[in-house]
Amino acid sequence: MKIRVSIVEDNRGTRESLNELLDRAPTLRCVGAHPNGEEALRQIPGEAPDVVLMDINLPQMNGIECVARLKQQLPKTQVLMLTTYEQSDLIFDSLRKGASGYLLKDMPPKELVQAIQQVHAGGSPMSMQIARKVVAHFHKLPPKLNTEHLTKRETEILSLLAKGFLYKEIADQLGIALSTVRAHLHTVYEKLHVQSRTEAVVKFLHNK
Amino acid sequence: MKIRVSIVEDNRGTRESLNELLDRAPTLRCVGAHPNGEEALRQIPGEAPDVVLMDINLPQMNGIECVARLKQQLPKTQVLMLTTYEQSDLIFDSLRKGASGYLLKDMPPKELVQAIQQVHAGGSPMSMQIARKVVAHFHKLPPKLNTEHLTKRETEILSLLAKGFLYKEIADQLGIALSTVRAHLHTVYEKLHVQSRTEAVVKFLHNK
DNA sequence: AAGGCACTAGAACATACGTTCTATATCAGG
DNA sequence: CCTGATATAGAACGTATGTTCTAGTGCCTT
Repeated sequence: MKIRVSIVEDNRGTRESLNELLDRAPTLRCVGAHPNGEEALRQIPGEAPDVVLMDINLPQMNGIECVARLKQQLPKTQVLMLTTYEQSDLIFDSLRKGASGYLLKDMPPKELVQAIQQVHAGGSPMSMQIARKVVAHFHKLPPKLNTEHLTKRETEILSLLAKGFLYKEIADQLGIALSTVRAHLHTVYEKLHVQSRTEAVVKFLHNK
Repeated sequence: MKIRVSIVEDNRGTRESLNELLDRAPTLRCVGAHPNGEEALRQIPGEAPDVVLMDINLPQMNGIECVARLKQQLPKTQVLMLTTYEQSDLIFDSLRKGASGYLLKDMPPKELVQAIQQVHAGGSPMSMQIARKVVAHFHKLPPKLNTEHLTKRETEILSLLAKGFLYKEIADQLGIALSTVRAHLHTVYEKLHVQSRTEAVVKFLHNK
């Protein structure tokens, strides 16, 4: 059984050369090629592809929006995003909307075919530069979280606060007085250099 | 110039076979091998490795903690985590602490050597199963964000709210009355099914 | 023309939040 | 044993937040 692949790419030259490339691969079969997101959304459900190659840069509806809608209709279809390096900041949006892999357009044909097979097998092929960005995204998170100076109890109360509980509810859950909750949070606010519940929660959620 | 590699791995057999494997590769040189995190932290700074292979499962101090400390001392050193599939949930913690790649232990020797070269070149090698987990992590995020029903103005006000501004400050910034801000937020709270500023902010930050 | 919706606004009221004080109990460490 | 840090708590006070009303303005659609 060949893997059924559909293409969404606005540039005609690129689209046709992708088409040829796919059909030359013995394990693949190109079942469709679309110049924009609107047509893709109409046609692709009928093509029943296993994998969709999606250009991130489309004329009207962009590739990310297109992925989102496509995955709603066909959750099992795997989507591979194609992009240039300059646009690679859109990785995270695409992944959130349901893309399974992310490749640079200048990828060698052989590797592209491999990547399609990989994604069909449940993997998540990523170009080296893309993987680096993803990893960097995780590195960013800890700009030395200030929460280190917080005591156990303070952290506990702060985390309840961040779940939206009222002071009173926190007091009840922990079996302490309302005034105690106020006292703890007062010191928490001092330590975090904030002066309201919301600011504290924002900091807490950002650095968790 | 050979790439200098150091190993942290508690199992003696694994450690020694890794050591041999690395030294057989013409482009690599193994400059150290450590059975636990404590010794690794003492010795590695003197070895000046380019890349550290770190077992995630160490006797006392675990591999993640070890990465965190190591990266504090040697931010330029790249760390590759080694793990079994069962432990792969620890990916995110490791990446957050500064690991640059994440490999399964059953990886073929040749690919391991390639991965070391890749990470030294600034890439982020990940085993296919690991990459899948990372992508799945992003897929999780959008449990249908309710913010779709919010109008432009409501979204605008909500985002200011999430930055910690007071109602009054929001009103001033937008040049509208305090009561108008209250009115908008009242409908926002209804639409998001929350009844307080904090809950709204939490939802907003989570679904952004 | 009429109705719906987004945006605006004011008033009155209740409750949640945050500050400032003071005060006690416990515990680890010098 | 004294000290500092932590956890606890009460009182009093002012401000922020949220609810419930009512109501005018534009804009879009039917």
